[in-house]
Amino acid sequence: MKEKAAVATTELRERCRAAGLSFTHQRLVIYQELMAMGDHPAPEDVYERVRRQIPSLSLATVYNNIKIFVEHGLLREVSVHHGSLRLENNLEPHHHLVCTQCKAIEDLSEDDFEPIRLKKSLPKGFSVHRFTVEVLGLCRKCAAANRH
Amino acid sequence: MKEKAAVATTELRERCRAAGLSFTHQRLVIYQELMAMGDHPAPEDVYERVRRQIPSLSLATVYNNIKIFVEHGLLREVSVHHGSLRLENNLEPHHHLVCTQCKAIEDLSEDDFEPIRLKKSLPKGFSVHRFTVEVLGLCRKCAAANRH
DNA sequence: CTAACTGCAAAGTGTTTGCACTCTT
DNA sequence: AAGAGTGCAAACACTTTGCAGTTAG
Repeated sequence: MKEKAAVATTELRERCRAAGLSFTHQRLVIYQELMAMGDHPAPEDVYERVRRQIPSLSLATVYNNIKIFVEHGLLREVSVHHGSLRLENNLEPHHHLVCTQCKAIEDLSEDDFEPIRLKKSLPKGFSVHRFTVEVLGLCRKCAAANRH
Repeated sequence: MKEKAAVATTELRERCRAAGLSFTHQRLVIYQELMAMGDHPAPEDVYERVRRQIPSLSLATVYNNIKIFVEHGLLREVSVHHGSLRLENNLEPHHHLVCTQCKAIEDLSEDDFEPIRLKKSLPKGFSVHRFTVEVLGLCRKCAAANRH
């Protein structure tokens, strides 16, 4: 996998230049590991792997760079609502309209959508409880606020 | 809205009995406020409102009872992944298969599904960035483990 | 050479826990 | 009464921040 590393290097170097970021060794290794991990890692998981290559690396640096990568669109957060528990009193099947800026959540009724249908089968042994659709974007207020 | 409170009281009393939980004043007020808040509140939001009725109430009691309510299915968490940031390196549109027990996330390709289509229009002014479907359930391992 | 980045430790959040006291059953 | 729940403070886990020293451009 020599090539993969070379590709990641070129890729990150380019992306850093475009974003006005310095290209550092730490940043490269964090990026490489992140891109190689397919399982939606938490910062600690990344830290653990990067450490094996740069034992002196600090967890804060991992957090800093993850944040920077997310801000510059090299990476995304799985959930808009990590950080604080949000509660749901509506136990009926339904979906969500989520504002990625103010984090507001609005319910969408199940029959606002055409039925969600799988074309292929899911991995063997997975037992499905429910489906939920998240419609992500900006609510009216935030969209307006962003137009200064 | 006198009736609504009475309904909630009866409802919670019944549910507590069924679950073997004590029925307390604090628990009732927390439950009532939770059920009255349509906007997917965080524990702090609930605390703030319950406090107006029971100034001596502790935030820990709110957390405790929310946890108990979730465990007994009176309430649900919006996201399985609050608590720790989880990262996504796949920026292509795709969906997720999520194990609610071990929190594992697997990607599902966009074309594993029939196209997601809205029947009705969304609230005025909401600007959509993307849709994502979460298929929630138990992965093979967790499903097996649960069968003792 | 300057601005940006790193490492460390300290400070911040959000959440849980241990314990003495009180209330429900 | 006995067990469950409450309030408080301390403990925890996860994340951010301030600062002195280092490195990239």
